[in-house]
Amino acid sequence: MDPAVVGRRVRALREEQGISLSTLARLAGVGKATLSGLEHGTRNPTLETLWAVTAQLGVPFTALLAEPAAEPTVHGTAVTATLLEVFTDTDATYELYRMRVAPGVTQLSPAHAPGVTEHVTVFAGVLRAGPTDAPLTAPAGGHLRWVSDVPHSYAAVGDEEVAASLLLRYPRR
Amino acid sequence: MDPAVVGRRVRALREEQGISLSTLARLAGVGKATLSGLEHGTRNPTLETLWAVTAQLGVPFTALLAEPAAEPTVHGTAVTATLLEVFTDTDATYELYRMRVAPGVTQLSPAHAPGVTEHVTVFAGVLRAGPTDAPLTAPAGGHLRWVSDVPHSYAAVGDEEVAASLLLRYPRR
DNA sequence: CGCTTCCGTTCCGTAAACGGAACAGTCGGG
DNA sequence: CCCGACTGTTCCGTTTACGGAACGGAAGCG
Repeated sequence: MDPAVVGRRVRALREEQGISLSTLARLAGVGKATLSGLEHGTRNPTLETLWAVTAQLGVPFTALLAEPAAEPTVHGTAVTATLLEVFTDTDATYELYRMRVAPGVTQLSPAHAPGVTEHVTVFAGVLRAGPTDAPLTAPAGGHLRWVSDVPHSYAAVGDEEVAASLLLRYPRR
Repeated sequence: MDPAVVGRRVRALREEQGISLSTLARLAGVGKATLSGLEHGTRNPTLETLWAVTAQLGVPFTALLAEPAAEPTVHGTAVTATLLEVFTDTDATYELYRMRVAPGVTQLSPAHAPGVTEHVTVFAGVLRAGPTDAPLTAPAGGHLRWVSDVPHSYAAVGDEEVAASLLLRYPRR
Protein backbone atom coordinates (compact mmCIF):
# COMPACT_ATOMS: atom_id res chain seq x y z
CA MET A 1 0.00 0.00 0.00
CA ASP A 2 1.09 3.40 -0.77
CA PRO A 3 1.49 5.82 2.11
CA ALA A 4 1.34 8.64 -0.43
CA VAL A 5 -2.32 7.82 -1.05
CA VAL A 6 -3.10 8.11 2.63
CA GLY A 7 -1.18 11.36 2.73
CA ARG A 8 -3.11 12.87 -0.14
CA ARG A 9 -6.40 11.96 1.46
CA VAL A 10 -5.40 13.48 4.77
CA ARG A 11 -4.40 16.67 3.05
CA ALA A 12 -7.61 16.76 1.05
CA LEU A 13 -9.70 16.23 4.14
CA ARG A 14 -7.81 18.85 6.06
CA GLU A 15 -8.14 21.48 3.33
CA GLU A 16 -11.77 20.60 2.95
CA GLN A 17 -12.29 21.65 6.53
CA GLY A 18 -10.25 24.78 6.01
CA ILE A 19 -7.79 23.90 8.78
CA SER A 20 -4.11 24.76 8.44
CA LEU A 21 -1.42 22.16 8.86
CA SER A 22 -0.09 23.95 11.92
CA THR A 23 -3.49 24.07 13.55
CA LEU A 24 -4.33 20.46 12.86
CA ALA A 25 -0.95 19.37 14.21
CA ARG A 26 -1.53 21.32 17.41
CA LEU A 27 -5.10 20.05 17.84
CA ALA A 28 -4.11 16.47 17.17
CA GLY A 29 -1.11 16.73 19.47
CA VAL A 30 1.46 15.74 16.86
CA GLY A 31 4.47 17.61 15.53
CA LYS A 32 4.16 19.73 12.44
CA ALA A 33 7.05 17.82 10.95
CA THR A 34 5.14 14.61 11.53
CA LEU A 35 2.01 15.86 9.85
CA SER A 36 3.93 17.42 6.98
CA GLY A 37 5.79 14.19 6.34
CA LEU A 38 2.60 12.19 6.63
CA GLU A 39 0.80 14.28 4.03
CA HIS A 40 3.76 14.05 1.68
CA GLY A 41 3.95 10.31 2.06
CA THR A 42 7.59 10.54 3.08
CA ARG A 43 6.89 8.96 6.44
CA ASN A 44 5.46 5.68 7.53
CA PRO A 45 3.10 6.84 10.22
CA THR A 46 2.43 5.08 13.46
CA LEU A 47 -0.99 3.81 14.44
CA GLU A 48 -1.00 6.35 17.25
CA THR A 49 -0.23 9.21 14.87
CA LEU A 50 -2.87 8.19 12.35
CA TRP A 51 -5.37 7.80 15.12
CA ALA A 52 -4.74 11.24 16.53
CA VAL A 53 -5.01 12.91 13.15
CA THR A 54 -8.10 11.10 11.90
CA ALA A 55 -9.86 11.55 15.23
CA GLN A 56 -9.26 15.27 15.04
CA LEU A 57 -10.52 15.34 11.47
CA GLY A 58 -13.61 13.48 12.58
CA VAL A 59 -12.95 10.94 9.87
CA PRO A 60 -12.78 7.17 10.14
CA PHE A 61 -9.88 5.14 8.85
CA THR A 62 -12.22 3.88 6.18
CA ALA A 63 -12.04 7.22 4.45
CA LEU A 64 -8.25 7.03 4.29
CA LEU A 65 -7.65 3.53 3.12
CA ALA A 66 -8.34 2.42 -0.39
CA GLU A 67 -10.35 -0.72 -0.25
CA PRO A 68 -8.44 -3.78 -1.44
CA ALA A 69 -9.93 -6.01 -4.12
CA ALA A 70 -12.78 -6.94 -1.84
CA GLU A 71 -15.24 -5.04 -3.98
CA PRO A 72 -16.75 -6.42 -7.14
CA THR A 73 -15.80 -4.29 -10.11
CA VAL A 74 -17.42 -4.29 -13.52
CA HIS A 75 -15.25 -3.33 -16.47
CA GLY A 76 -16.56 -2.30 -19.85
CA THR A 77 -15.19 -0.66 -22.94
CA ALA A 78 -15.39 2.80 -21.39
CA VAL A 79 -17.02 2.30 -18.00
CA THR A 80 -15.51 0.93 -14.80
CA ALA A 81 -18.01 0.53 -12.00
CA THR A 82 -17.46 -0.72 -8.45
CA LEU A 83 -20.37 -1.82 -6.35
CA LEU A 84 -20.55 0.14 -3.12
CA GLU A 85 -23.78 -1.08 -1.69
CA VAL A 86 -26.88 -3.14 -2.35
CA PHE A 87 -30.09 -2.15 -0.71
CA THR A 88 -33.20 -4.30 -0.74
CA ASP A 89 -36.56 -2.83 -0.02
CA THR A 90 -40.14 -4.05 -0.20
CA ASP A 91 -40.70 -2.18 -3.47
CA ALA A 92 -37.35 -2.39 -5.20
CA THR A 93 -33.71 -3.40 -5.05
CA TYR A 94 -31.02 -0.71 -5.38
CA GLU A 95 -27.40 -1.03 -6.37
CA LEU A 96 -25.13 1.88 -5.70
CA TYR A 97 -22.01 2.05 -7.87
CA ARG A 98 -18.98 4.24 -8.11
CA MET A 99 -18.50 4.83 -11.84
CA ARG A 100 -15.67 6.05 -14.03
CA VAL A 101 -16.03 6.70 -17.74
CA ALA A 102 -12.90 6.93 -19.85
CA PRO A 103 -12.85 9.65 -22.52
CA GLY A 104 -12.89 8.94 -26.24
CA VAL A 105 -15.04 5.83 -26.15
CA THR A 106 -18.77 5.26 -25.98
CA GLN A 107 -20.10 2.32 -24.06
CA LEU A 108 -23.33 0.71 -25.17
CA SER A 109 -25.45 -1.20 -22.72
CA PRO A 110 -28.41 -3.42 -23.61
CA ALA A 111 -31.90 -2.85 -22.22
CA HIS A 112 -32.62 -3.90 -18.66
CA ALA A 113 -35.84 -5.36 -17.38
CA PRO A 114 -38.97 -3.19 -17.63
CA GLY A 115 -39.20 -0.45 -15.01
CA VAL A 116 -35.50 -0.36 -14.16
CA THR A 117 -34.23 3.21 -13.72
CA GLU A 118 -30.73 4.63 -13.50
CA HIS A 119 -29.74 7.67 -11.47
CA VAL A 120 -26.35 9.27 -12.00
CA THR A 121 -24.69 12.09 -10.08
CA VAL A 122 -21.57 13.42 -11.77
CA PHE A 123 -18.50 14.14 -9.64
CA ALA A 124 -16.06 15.29 -12.29
CA GLY A 125 -16.03 15.74 -16.04
CA VAL A 126 -19.06 15.96 -18.31
CA LEU A 127 -21.18 12.88 -18.89
CA ARG A 128 -23.46 12.09 -21.79
CA ALA A 129 -25.63 9.11 -20.98
CA GLY A 130 -29.11 7.72 -21.28
CA PRO A 131 -31.20 6.06 -24.01
CA THR A 132 -29.05 5.70 -27.07
CA ASP A 133 -31.52 7.53 -29.28
CA ALA A 134 -31.97 10.44 -26.82
CA PRO A 135 -28.97 10.80 -24.49
CA LEU A 136 -28.81 13.38 -21.72
CA THR A 137 -25.82 15.52 -20.66
CA ALA A 138 -24.69 16.60 -17.20
CA PRO A 139 -21.58 18.48 -15.96
CA ALA A 140 -19.88 18.01 -12.59
CA GLY A 141 -22.49 18.31 -9.87
CA GLY A 142 -25.32 17.49 -12.24
CA HIS A 143 -27.74 14.63 -12.11
CA LEU A 144 -29.28 12.35 -14.74
CA ARG A 145 -32.17 9.94 -14.55
CA TRP A 146 -33.63 7.69 -17.20
CA VAL A 147 -35.64 4.52 -17.60
CA SER A 148 -33.18 1.89 -18.76
CA ASP A 149 -35.51 -0.69 -20.28
CA VAL A 150 -34.15 0.45 -23.65
CA PRO A 151 -30.61 0.26 -25.01
CA HIS A 152 -28.55 3.04 -23.44
CA SER A 153 -25.04 4.42 -23.63
CA TYR A 154 -22.37 6.18 -21.59
CA ALA A 155 -19.71 8.57 -22.87
CA ALA A 156 -17.41 11.23 -21.50
CA VAL A 157 -17.70 14.62 -23.21
CA GLY A 158 -14.29 16.15 -23.85
CA ASP A 159 -10.92 14.79 -22.76
CA GLU A 160 -11.57 14.49 -19.06
CA GLU A 161 -12.45 11.20 -17.42
CA VAL A 162 -15.88 11.24 -15.82
CA ALA A 163 -16.34 10.22 -12.20
CA ALA A 164 -19.85 9.68 -10.94
CA SER A 165 -22.10 7.67 -8.70
CA LEU A 166 -24.60 5.38 -10.36
CA LEU A 167 -27.74 4.12 -8.70
CA LEU A 168 -29.63 1.27 -10.33
CA ARG A 169 -33.20 0.72 -9.21
CA TYR A 170 -34.83 -2.62 -9.93
CA PRO A 171 -38.54 -2.56 -9.10
CA ARG A 172 -39.94 -5.67 -7.47
CA ARG A 173 -41.80 -7.78 -9.99
CA MET B 1 -7.35 4.44 20.95
CA ASP B 2 -5.84 1.52 22.54
CA PRO B 3 -3.26 -0.44 20.58
CA ALA B 4 -3.97 -3.39 22.87
CA VAL B 5 -7.41 -3.71 21.27
CA VAL B 6 -5.86 -3.89 17.81
CA GLY B 7 -3.41 -6.43 19.12
CA ARG B 8 -6.11 -8.66 20.54
CA ARG B 9 -7.98 -8.54 17.24
CA VAL B 10 -4.91 -9.51 15.27
CA ARG B 11 -4.26 -12.39 17.59
CA ALA B 12 -7.87 -13.47 17.41
CA LEU B 13 -7.88 -13.33 13.62
CA ARG B 14 -4.62 -15.23 13.41
CA GLU B 15 -5.74 -18.00 15.75
CA GLU B 16 -9.02 -18.15 13.90
CA GLN B 17 -7.08 -19.13 10.81
CA GLY B 18 -4.92 -21.57 12.74
CA ILE B 19 -1.70 -19.86 11.74
CA SER B 20 1.22 -19.66 14.15
CA LEU B 21 2.82 -16.36 15.03
CA SER B 22 6.08 -17.44 13.44
CA THR B 23 4.38 -18.42 10.20
CA LEU B 24 2.33 -15.27 9.93
CA ALA B 25 5.41 -13.17 10.59
CA ARG B 26 7.29 -14.95 7.83
CA LEU B 27 4.42 -14.73 5.35
CA ALA B 28 3.80 -11.08 6.07
CA GLY B 29 7.50 -10.29 5.89
CA VAL B 30 7.76 -8.82 9.36
CA GLY B 31 9.86 -9.84 12.31
CA LYS B 32 8.50 -12.19 14.91
CA ALA B 33 9.40 -9.65 17.55
CA THR B 34 7.33 -7.07 15.72
CA LEU B 35 4.30 -9.29 15.48
CA SER B 36 4.64 -10.45 19.08
CA GLY B 37 4.83 -6.89 20.32
CA LEU B 38 1.95 -5.87 18.10
CA GLU B 39 -0.31 -8.58 19.43
CA HIS B 40 0.59 -7.70 23.00
CA GLY B 41 -0.10 -4.05 22.42
CA THR B 42 3.36 -3.14 23.67
CA ARG B 43 4.24 -1.58 20.34
CA ASN B 44 2.80 1.20 18.31
CA PRO B 45 2.81 -0.35 14.89
CA THR B 46 3.58 1.42 11.67
CA LEU B 47 1.12 1.73 8.83
CA GLU B 48 3.40 -0.46 6.74
CA THR B 49 3.48 -3.15 9.39
CA LEU B 50 -0.26 -3.16 9.92
CA TRP B 51 -0.78 -3.29 6.19
CA ALA B 52 1.50 -6.26 5.71
CA VAL B 53 -0.12 -8.21 8.51
CA THR B 54 -3.73 -7.47 7.63
CA ALA B 55 -3.12 -8.15 3.96
CA GLN B 56 -1.73 -11.55 4.85
CA LEU B 57 -4.70 -12.22 7.08
CA GLY B 58 -6.97 -11.30 4.20
CA VAL B 59 -8.61 -8.65 6.33
CA PRO B 60 -9.33 -5.24 4.83
CA PHE B 61 -7.73 -3.35 7.70
CA THR B 62 -11.08 -1.86 8.57
CA ALA B 63 -11.88 -5.03 10.44
CA LEU B 64 -9.30 -4.15 13.05
CA LEU B 65 -10.87 -0.84 13.80
CA ALA B 66 -14.40 -1.92 12.98
CA GLU B 67 -15.88 -1.53 16.41
CA PRO B 68 -14.49 1.72 17.79
CA ALA B 69 -13.89 4.58 15.41
CA ALA B 70 -14.78 2.62 12.33
CA GLU B 71 -18.25 3.99 12.60
CA PRO B 72 -17.95 6.83 10.13
CA THR B 73 -21.53 7.45 11.04
CA VAL B 74 -22.84 10.83 11.94
CA HIS B 75 -25.80 10.70 14.26
CA GLY B 76 -28.37 13.41 14.56
CA THR B 77 -31.85 13.74 15.96
CA ALA B 78 -33.41 12.02 12.97
CA VAL B 79 -30.59 11.33 10.53
CA THR B 80 -27.93 8.62 10.65
CA ALA B 81 -25.34 8.98 7.89
CA THR B 82 -22.52 6.59 7.08
CA LEU B 83 -19.59 7.82 5.03
CA LEU B 84 -19.08 5.47 2.10
CA GLU B 85 -16.50 7.32 0.10
CA VAL B 86 -14.56 10.54 -0.22
CA PHE B 87 -13.63 11.69 -3.69
CA THR B 88 -11.25 14.55 -4.34
CA ASP B 89 -11.16 16.27 -7.67
CA THR B 90 -9.49 19.39 -9.04
CA ASP B 91 -12.75 21.33 -8.82
CA ALA B 92 -14.41 19.93 -5.74
CA THR B 93 -14.43 17.34 -2.98
CA TYR B 94 -17.31 14.89 -2.72
CA GLU B 95 -18.51 12.87 0.22
CA LEU B 96 -20.89 10.04 -0.46
CA TYR B 97 -23.07 8.97 2.48
CA ARG B 98 -25.58 6.27 3.11
CA MET B 99 -28.40 8.03 4.95
CA ARG B 100 -31.29 6.90 7.07
CA VAL B 101 -33.97 9.24 8.34
CA ALA B 102 -36.15 8.10 11.23
CA PRO B 103 -39.86 8.97 10.99
CA GLY B 104 -41.60 11.42 13.26
CA VAL B 105 -38.70 13.81 13.80
CA THR B 106 -37.29 16.67 11.74
CA GLN B 107 -33.56 17.24 11.71
CA LEU B 108 -32.24 20.75 11.28
CA SER B 109 -28.77 21.32 9.88
CA PRO B 110 -26.89 24.64 9.87
CA ALA B 111 -25.66 26.27 6.68
CA HIS B 112 -22.51 24.93 5.03
CA ALA B 113 -19.85 26.97 3.26
CA PRO B 114 -20.95 28.94 0.16
CA GLY B 115 -21.36 26.82 -2.96
CA VAL B 116 -21.82 23.50 -1.17
CA THR B 117 -24.56 21.40 -2.75
CA GLU B 118 -26.35 18.29 -1.57
CA HIS B 119 -27.70 15.56 -3.83
CA VAL B 120 -30.03 12.92 -2.45
CA THR B 121 -31.38 9.81 -4.12
CA VAL B 122 -34.13 8.12 -2.16
CA PHE B 123 -34.09 4.33 -1.83
CA ALA B 124 -37.14 3.80 0.34
CA GLY B 125 -39.78 5.90 2.04
CA VAL B 126 -40.64 9.49 1.23
CA LEU B 127 -38.16 12.23 2.07
CA ARG B 128 -38.82 15.89 2.64
CA ALA B 129 -35.55 17.80 2.68
CA GLY B 130 -33.83 20.96 1.52
CA PRO B 131 -33.74 24.60 2.64
CA THR B 132 -35.82 24.92 5.78
CA ASP B 133 -38.01 27.62 4.28
CA ALA B 134 -38.61 25.74 1.02
CA PRO B 135 -38.17 21.97 1.44
CA LEU B 136 -38.49 19.51 -1.43
CA THR B 137 -40.15 16.11 -1.44
CA ALA B 138 -39.12 12.91 -3.18
CA PRO B 139 -40.53 9.36 -3.07
CA ALA B 140 -38.51 6.16 -3.47
CA GLY B 141 -36.48 6.41 -6.65
CA GLY B 142 -36.63 10.21 -6.64
CA HIS B 143 -33.83 12.68 -6.51
CA LEU B 144 -33.34 15.97 -4.69
CA ARG B 145 -30.73 18.65 -5.09
CA TRP B 146 -30.27 21.95 -3.27
CA VAL B 147 -27.60 24.48 -2.40
CA SER B 148 -26.86 23.96 1.27
CA ASP B 149 -25.32 27.29 2.18
CA VAL B 150 -28.54 28.04 4.05
CA PRO B 151 -30.05 26.21 7.02
CA HIS B 152 -31.70 23.03 5.81
CA SER B 153 -33.70 20.15 7.21
CA TYR B 154 -34.45 16.47 6.73
CA ALA B 155 -37.66 14.65 7.60
CA ALA B 156 -39.37 11.40 6.71
CA VAL B 157 -42.91 11.75 5.38
CA GLY B 158 -45.23 9.17 6.88
CA ASP B 159 -44.33 6.31 9.22
CA GLU B 160 -41.69 4.64 7.09
CA GLU B 161 -38.00 5.16 7.70
CA VAL B 162 -36.27 6.79 4.75
CA ALA B 163 -33.18 5.21 3.20
CA ALA B 164 -31.20 7.29 0.73
CA SER B 165 -27.80 8.14 -0.62
CA LEU B 166 -26.49 11.62 0.14
CA LEU B 167 -23.79 13.28 -1.90
CA LEU B 168 -22.14 16.40 -0.52
CA ARG B 169 -20.21 18.52 -2.97
CA TYR B 170 -17.66 21.01 -1.61
CA PRO B 171 -16.36 23.26 -4.42
CA ARG B 172 -12.66 24.06 -4.26
CA ARG B 173 -12.06 27.56 -2.95
C1' DC C 1 16.55 -40.42 27.42
C1' DG C 2 18.44 -37.34 23.80
C1' DC C 3 17.49 -35.05 19.49
C1' DT C 4 14.75 -32.31 16.38
C1' DT C 5 11.31 -29.01 15.36
C1' DC C 6 8.26 -26.28 16.16
C1' DC C 7 6.03 -22.57 19.44
C1' DG C 8 6.11 -17.51 21.39
C1' DT C 9 9.04 -14.25 24.06
C1' DT C 10 13.08 -11.40 24.99
C1' DC C 11 17.46 -9.15 23.84
C1' DC C 12 19.79 -5.83 21.03
C1' DG C 13 21.92 -2.91 17.23
C1' DT C 14 20.07 -0.27 13.51
C1' DA C 15 16.92 2.41 11.01
C1' DA C 16 13.50 5.71 11.23
C1' DA C 17 9.36 8.12 13.24
C1' DC C 18 8.83 11.42 16.63
C1' DG C 19 8.33 16.57 18.32
C1' DG C 20 10.74 21.08 19.03
C1' DA C 21 13.00 24.67 16.86
C1' DA C 22 14.59 27.26 13.11
C1' DC C 23 13.57 28.39 8.46
C1' DA C 24 11.71 31.01 4.22
C1' DG C 25 7.42 32.78 2.24
C1' DT C 26 2.87 35.29 2.52
C1' DC C 27 -0.51 38.16 4.09
C1' DG C 28 -2.55 42.31 6.60
C1' DG C 29 -2.02 46.56 9.48
C1' DG C 30 0.15 50.55 11.35
C1' DC D 1 8.48 50.03 4.83
C1' DC D 2 8.57 47.09 8.83
C1' DC D 3 6.51 44.34 11.87
C1' DG D 4 3.79 40.53 13.72
C1' DA D 5 1.24 36.44 12.84
C1' DC D 6 0.71 33.11 10.13
C1' DT D 7 1.60 29.48 6.49
C1' DG D 8 4.26 24.87 5.36
C1' DT D 9 9.01 22.82 5.06
C1' DT D 10 13.48 21.33 6.76
C1' DC D 11 16.94 20.34 10.29
C1' DC D 12 18.19 17.66 14.25
C1' DG D 13 18.54 15.20 18.78
C1' DT D 14 15.70 11.81 21.19
C1' DT D 15 12.79 8.06 21.23
C1' DT D 16 11.27 3.86 19.55
C1' DA D 17 9.69 0.45 16.06
C1' DC D 18 12.13 -2.59 13.28
C1' DG D 19 14.05 -7.53 12.18
C1' DG D 20 17.72 -11.03 13.26
C1' DA D 21 19.33 -13.93 16.72
C1' DA D 22 19.17 -16.15 20.97
C1' DC D 23 16.21 -17.97 24.46
C1' DG D 24 13.19 -21.34 27.29
C1' DG D 25 9.35 -24.47 26.68
C1' DA D 26 6.43 -28.04 24.55
C1' DA D 27 5.59 -31.86 21.54
C1' DG D 28 6.75 -35.80 18.52
C1' DC D 29 9.86 -39.69 17.58
C1' DG D 30 13.60 -43.24 17.80
